[in-house]
Amino acid sequence: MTDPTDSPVPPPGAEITLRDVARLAGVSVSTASRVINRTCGVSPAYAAAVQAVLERFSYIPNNAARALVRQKTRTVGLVVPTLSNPLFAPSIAAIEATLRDAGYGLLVACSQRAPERELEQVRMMIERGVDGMILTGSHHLPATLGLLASRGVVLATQDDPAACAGALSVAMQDAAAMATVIDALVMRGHRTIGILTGPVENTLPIAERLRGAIQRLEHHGLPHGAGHIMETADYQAASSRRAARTLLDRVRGLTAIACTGDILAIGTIMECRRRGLRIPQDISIVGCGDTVMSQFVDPPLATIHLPFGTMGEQAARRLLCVMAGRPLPPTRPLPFRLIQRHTLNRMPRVPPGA
Amino acid sequence: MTDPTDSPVPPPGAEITLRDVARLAGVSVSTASRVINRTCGVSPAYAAAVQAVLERFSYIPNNAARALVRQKTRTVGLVVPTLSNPLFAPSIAAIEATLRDAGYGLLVACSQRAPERELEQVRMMIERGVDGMILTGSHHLPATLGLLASRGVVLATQDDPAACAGALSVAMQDAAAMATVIDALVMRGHRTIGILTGPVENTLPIAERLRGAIQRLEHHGLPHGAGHIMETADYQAASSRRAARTLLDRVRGLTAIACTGDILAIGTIMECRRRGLRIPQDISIVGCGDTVMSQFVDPPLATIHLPFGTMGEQAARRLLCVMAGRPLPPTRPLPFRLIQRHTLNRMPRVPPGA
DNA sequence: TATAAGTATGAGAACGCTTTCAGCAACCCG
DNA sequence: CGGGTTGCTGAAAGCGTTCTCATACTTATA
Repeated sequence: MTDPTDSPVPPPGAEITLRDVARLAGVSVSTASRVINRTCGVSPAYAAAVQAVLERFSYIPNNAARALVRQKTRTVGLVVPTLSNPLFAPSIAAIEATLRDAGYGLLVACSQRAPERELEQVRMMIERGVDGMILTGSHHLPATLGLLASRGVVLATQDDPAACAGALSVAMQDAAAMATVIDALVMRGHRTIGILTGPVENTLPIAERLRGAIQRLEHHGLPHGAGHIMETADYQAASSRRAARTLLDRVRGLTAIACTGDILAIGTIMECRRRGLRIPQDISIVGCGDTVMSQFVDPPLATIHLPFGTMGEQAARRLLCVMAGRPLPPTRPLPFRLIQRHTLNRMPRVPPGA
Repeated sequence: MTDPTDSPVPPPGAEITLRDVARLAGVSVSTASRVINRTCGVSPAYAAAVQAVLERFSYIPNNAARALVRQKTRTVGLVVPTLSNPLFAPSIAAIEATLRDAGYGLLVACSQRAPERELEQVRMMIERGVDGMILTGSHHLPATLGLLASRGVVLATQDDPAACAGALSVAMQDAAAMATVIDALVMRGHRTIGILTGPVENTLPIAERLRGAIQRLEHHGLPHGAGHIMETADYQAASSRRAARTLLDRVRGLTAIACTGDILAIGTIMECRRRGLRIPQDISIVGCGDTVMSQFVDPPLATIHLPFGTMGEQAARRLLCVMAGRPLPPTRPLPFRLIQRHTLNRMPRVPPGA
């Protein structure tokens, strides 16, 4: 009690540790720990004393020490292909919110669509002891998956239509979404429909969207050959404009263009405008994704709303379930719906090309 | 050497620890540690042996244990006001890339513009032992700053024109940017210029932009009273359209509208279109920010490019400097420039309102 | 009143790593 | 050839927690 190191106030620079708390409250470290973790069996008097010290010094537990003994960090890792493109922004936001509500921290990295980089980042995250990981997309190195499995890290994937992780995989109904676009056009009388798609290779969701569109055109007995389909080189506005031009030149009597992405649709709108085609009187244009941009284009773009926020939330929620040992709720397909803005109309009586 | 626990291969479920590595390589834990950390003074033979085991079992160090003794986690925290809005996406991407290159992990959270929430998240990050933090914006609770300071966490702020953290604060030249917009319009002959701004309260950058615009109008001896300025209720497209309508109704002979944000400019374009005003022949519209949207609007929006990516990168870079004890490079103002797209033109001879 | 059962408490080991310190060669110089 | 220097190595002490176990103290039961 007369120990000179036994000062009532901890030195200002150093952080207050559990031992300090215990000493200040006049209990043992074990008891202090029990109060913090709400483990039963602490007398009210001691509990109150510890609680008071906790608040007075705003004690923050050291997660590293905790992690060391518990082998859990209450942190999960997320790797997305890109951060600068706003596509995944709602998904990231939802994941962050869901995890935060559950007391988890979120470590974020960006793979720039390079699986090797993704592996490196997964290593980094395992090093930091993540309890779970969310991977985005469908292109992962076997080594990545193996590493995760060997370290006992729970893995969830999002936006991977191939569903490599089984029950913990949540993806859009990309094919069905584009089938809905085709149906909406056919229902409005369109018979000559062009398809504009982004680069299909290495992006399964886009490939799925294309597949869904083609299949549905076939189902309706409409032309769906290579002549009616145009693939852009990338997602720049200029490329999609160029592709739209080719498509409009190539297919006579085109009254509608279905695009597998909103940016492509925006490029198409621009090109149609340039040609003096009125939208939607002369030609209908439908996108897919409902990204922020689509409501700001002129005219506002009809598109399929894909619930990226819900996707992220579900991925996080299911991950939390598994980490907590709770049973997984049944998988339900992510809903999507057609947003009727101003670029979708009945087929004109006289096709502009005729 | 005949100890039964001394198996050459670690049990499959458990992770391989430094002790395992040492045992497998036939050296002490200290030596193995020295090899991993490239501390000098290990004989080549031993170094090679350890290296081999490291690779063979793909050893990943446990950062929690490391953090415990080093008091450093090589992780930094980032709090942004919003993730779903793509505004900060380039900044986050740049921060992530910069930190990753330096071997740092990034913990992300979103305050939803609520300072109390920000405090809570800073607590969470301190708990996880971040070495540094990047806070966004200018509204922080004193408790937040105090907490960070008392725990010795290095703090950098971004997008805070009030520069509360001194040398570690990197912000845009918002006022100067809008002054440039006014200059560009004046130089093209415009004399009756309207200003459309977002809600000024609680968003210092927007307030700064407005201030810059007003000051510059005054400098040129042009009208800059409340009648020429319109503040929207929020950042929805509909609100900015409504505000643009009021402004156009109120000010006769308006030939240009300067907006403190791109979304506002987009709403203005829509409203002008609806009235049959030709852009840019009848009216010029200039935005600020150069967000992804602005290049996809029709006509493509003239705006000020604000380097959000650079801002994030600089914040991260400066933070790294301080954490590494390196001297800070001199602060240089973030560059900005006018992007001349299609909505900026000379003043029409006959103003459309006349 | 003595014993069993139960409850609150604290001592101390462990978690996986870094780092100080001491030990032990081998070497150089006088 | 001895004492000092140098360079590599391993033992061991923490880092801040959690958690098991043993201990002391209550209370209920015989």
